[in-house]
Amino acid sequence: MRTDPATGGPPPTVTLRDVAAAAGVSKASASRALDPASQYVSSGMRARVLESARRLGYRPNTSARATTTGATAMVAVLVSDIRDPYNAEIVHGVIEQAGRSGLVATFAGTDHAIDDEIRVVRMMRSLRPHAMILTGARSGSTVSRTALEEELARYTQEDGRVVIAGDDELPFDTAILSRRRGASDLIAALFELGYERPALIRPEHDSVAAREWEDGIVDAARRLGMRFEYGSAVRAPMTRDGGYRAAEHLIEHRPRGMDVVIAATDAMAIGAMSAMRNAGISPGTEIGVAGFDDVQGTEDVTPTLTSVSLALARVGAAAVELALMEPAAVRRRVEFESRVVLRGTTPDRARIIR
Amino acid sequence: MRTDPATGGPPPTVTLRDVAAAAGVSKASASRALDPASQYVSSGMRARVLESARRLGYRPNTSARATTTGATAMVAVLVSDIRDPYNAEIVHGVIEQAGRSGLVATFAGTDHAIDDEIRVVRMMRSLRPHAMILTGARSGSTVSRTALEEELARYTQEDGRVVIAGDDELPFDTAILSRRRGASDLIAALFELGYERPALIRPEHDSVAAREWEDGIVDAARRLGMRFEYGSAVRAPMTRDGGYRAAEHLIEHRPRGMDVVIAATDAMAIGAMSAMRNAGISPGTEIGVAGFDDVQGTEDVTPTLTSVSLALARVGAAAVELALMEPAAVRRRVEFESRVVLRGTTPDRARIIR
DNA sequence: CTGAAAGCGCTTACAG
DNA sequence: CTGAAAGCGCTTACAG
Repeated sequence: MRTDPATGGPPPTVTLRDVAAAAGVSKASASRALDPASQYVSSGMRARVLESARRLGYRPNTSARATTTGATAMVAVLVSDIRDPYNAEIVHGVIEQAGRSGLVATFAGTDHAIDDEIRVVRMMRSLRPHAMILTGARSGSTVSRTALEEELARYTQEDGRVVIAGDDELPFDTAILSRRRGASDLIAALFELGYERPALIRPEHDSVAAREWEDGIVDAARRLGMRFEYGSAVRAPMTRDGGYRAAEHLIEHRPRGMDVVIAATDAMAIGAMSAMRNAGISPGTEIGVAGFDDVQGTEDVTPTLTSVSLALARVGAAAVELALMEPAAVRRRVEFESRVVLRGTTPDRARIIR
Repeated sequence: MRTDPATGGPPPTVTLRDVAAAAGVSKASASRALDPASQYVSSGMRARVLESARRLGYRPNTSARATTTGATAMVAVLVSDIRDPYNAEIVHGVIEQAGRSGLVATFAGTDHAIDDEIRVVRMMRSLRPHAMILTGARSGSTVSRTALEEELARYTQEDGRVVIAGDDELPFDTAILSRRRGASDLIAALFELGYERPALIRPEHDSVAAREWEDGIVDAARRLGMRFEYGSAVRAPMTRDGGYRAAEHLIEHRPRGMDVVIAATDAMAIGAMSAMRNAGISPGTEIGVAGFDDVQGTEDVTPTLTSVSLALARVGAAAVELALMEPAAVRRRVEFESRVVLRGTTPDRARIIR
């Protein structure tokens, strides 16, 4: 421990012992008085202890409390990239709900890689948090995936709770979005507007989220009799630039009759719009565009971008709530609705043609 | 402590004692063997201990370690709103640098309000982190501001380190951006392109960051002989919608000769562009637009938005580095350069006029 | 180089 | 209702 440069003594951290002494009671009583849940405390003593604590600026030492009780009132969030607005929105929901539940939230970046995630889980275990929440897509080998599951299982054996937020790839309690339903609703809405020949910009890497989106799109399209022409589905990285390049490809190879480009994320859709414009094609007027997620930015591109709005913050909050529930024998799954938001990039076809 | 439902015994958390027993050494020796910095350990024993730890899946209990050593290898970040890309970028820099330095990063939201921030500082003190990093603008009364400074001072007296990232409002070590210089450079670049009558969209609330930006703009403009017409400066909330409404106002009252609108943030500038478009004015071609910060989105609006790029992630990283330095008698200040990025919203005036 | 012992700040049966 | 004591898992002088 460092010493106080001023006095040469120890730094003036106020401990429970100080509060107890100031209030003229034992440490045990002070501890109980400070615990709102504790029953057997005379109200007079509680008042005196609380007053002493306030006056001295006492803050309980969470670490000491945790070494006594075995766990920290903390939820650890593993997030692939905080700069992604999709993740930021979920994380925001986590922070809010954690605050309401008296937990602090800790974060670590995992950079989308499972191997990184394993490393982070291991590190986080040291903090003995009540729960770990995993969010953001991950990629890695099957071996890595198994190792991650093992590492998480180990943590649950230590009484830790694991919750997955936003996707559905791991066998733990999950708060998730109905992407499939949202994607189907999007297709139905586009069909209603007169679109008939969609092209798809799909995520390069396979994931449950990507599959849900695609299944929703394809099922609804089939049901409604829409056709996918040859070459109308392109794979690309899930970024703005990925969408840009995919759209370039679509423009060059123009699948027959293509009247709308549907991307798996807004970022990809926004990139696709830029690519169209640079190729002299006016997004919306000539070819429709739709994204997914409805994160910030959809309202600021020109024309505004049609998308599917997800209750991302609510997913984050629900993840915390799941983490606070007693572990159950069966896996829990909470699913949130999505909502199609039609904007400028998908005008009514009928009005454009005549 | 809960019990293991399977065995009825305690949950199988592996402790140092288990590792020591497995390796056939004392807890003290095991502890030293596990500490890479510890010198006096025979390499044979170290190897055996490390092997036992690995085999048992041992994770040191950070809380226990912290109650012994007095602090947690953790840096607490107080961020106003994680969904703001500006903050997200700084936070990303913090996470990365913290990881490199063997610290974990903890976050709490403060919702822009000083009173909230005080509450959060108090809560965070419980965790005994090595440092607290404050980022994001804050608003509140002078009384609140003083209370916040007191709360932070209390924390530094407990050997905590306080660092401010991205602004310069509080008397602690600071990692900051040269907004003033960036704003001046922007004006110089616009002058070079032939712009002469700027209008300003300024933040509604006063802050050092806002002042720096404004000083940089006004000083350079004056030096270069540019004029500010009556009514050419409008105050607005620092959001997309704030920029939208400010631009509406400017369009309605059109200050004489206005040829470029300069907003204090990209979000405001992007809102202003939408307002222009909705008023039938083509941003860039008719009236130039420039933002500040160069966060994601500047490349995706039409035309692309001229802005000033800030080394936000580096500011976050620098904040962690400052936090790791020994406290000094004088306040430290690290300042990062900014860079003007000219894009589609500020074409060469000369080419447009003829 | 190694181990026994004390101590970090807290909580919680246990006994009044 | 209250207090003395044990104990959480770790680290670190101290003494070999």
